Amino acid sequence: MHEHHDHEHDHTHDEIKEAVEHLKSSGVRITPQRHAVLEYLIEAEIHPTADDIYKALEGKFPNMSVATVYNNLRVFKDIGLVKELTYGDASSRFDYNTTKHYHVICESCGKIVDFHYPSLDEVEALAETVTGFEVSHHRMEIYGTCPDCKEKH
Amino acid sequence: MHEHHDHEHDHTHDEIKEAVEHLKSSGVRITPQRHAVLEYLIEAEIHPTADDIYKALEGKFPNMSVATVYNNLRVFKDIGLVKELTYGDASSRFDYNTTKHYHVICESCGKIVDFHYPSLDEVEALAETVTGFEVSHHRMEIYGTCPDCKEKH
DNA sequence: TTATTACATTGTAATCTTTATAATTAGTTT
DNA sequence: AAACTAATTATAAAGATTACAATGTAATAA
Ligand SMILES: [Mn+2]
Ligand SMILES: [Mn+2]
Ligand SMILES: [Zn+2]
Ligand SMILES: [Zn+2]
Repeated sequence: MHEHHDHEHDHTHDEIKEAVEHLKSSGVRITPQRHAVLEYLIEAEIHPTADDIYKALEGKFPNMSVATVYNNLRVFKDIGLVKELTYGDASSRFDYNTTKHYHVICESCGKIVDFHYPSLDEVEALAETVTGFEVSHHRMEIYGTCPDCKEKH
Repeated sequence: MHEHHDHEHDHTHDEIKEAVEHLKSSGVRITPQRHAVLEYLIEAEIHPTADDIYKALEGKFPNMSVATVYNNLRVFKDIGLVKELTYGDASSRFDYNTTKHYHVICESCGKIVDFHYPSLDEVEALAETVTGFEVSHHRMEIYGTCPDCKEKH
């Protein structure tokens, strides 16, 4: 487990550098708060909410405003660094944008797991011909019960 | 256009009766407000928000509370009469539950159009084997620009 | 029919997430 | 270092939904 984490940390190090370059080349300033939000997003495996991020960083930045988190998430979204995942009642979740993938969501504990599957191009194509829309993208999620929650009945 | 509407009204008449039976057999009382919300949902073609319904009925029920609309929508949802469609920032939309179908959404004007396509069972099956989840259902929507909005550039 | 009971509606307050605003702070460029 | 501009902060405001308590009404029993 430790090894796993260390290995991941090495990996994210590159991703952070890459993301910072992306920000710089988009004319976005690198501030300590912004860097921390970005870093947390890249290292997090939980598809965090804005409040998750806010709480995770309040130790390091006791004066940081929740508006800063939202502002930065919007900036990251605008330049394509992160994707916003919106669900029913609860708050949005944010996903650092690596490769395209879908999500499987546990209805019992709320866990969100990545799920790789070829893009549903046929569905998009048919929708175009049937509805006359010019299709730009689609969204799909799968809901169910995760292994942990199945065990606990 | 008139003929079209009259024809549809005949059709919805049966659906309303059917839905009322469903409510009765579920032990849910039929009140005038509840009936009006149900009727509006069945006749509406726009996947209305709670506020759409509230506004549409305020002529007939000047004293109706917005809480009543929400309460009834919850009741309808609980017994499976309607489905709640949740999108990002905006408010939920409600769909009278006829047959299973997907939706195509215009990113320009917000229009939501029904789209019939065979259920993505293969995707669900693969998700089960890959993630170990017990899958219950999925959701999919397609986004793009509707014909009307394409015309207006 | 009347009384009882449980459910539904109403009006309003509260909650929760997200955005707007204005003042202050801090990167960046010259 | 000075000037310029963007980012942060604190707080207020907005918008959607839910909670709550009082009142009203449909269903059922007496
Ligand atoms: Mn993901
Ligand atoms: Mn529909
Ligand atoms: Zn779970
Ligand atoms: Zn449109």
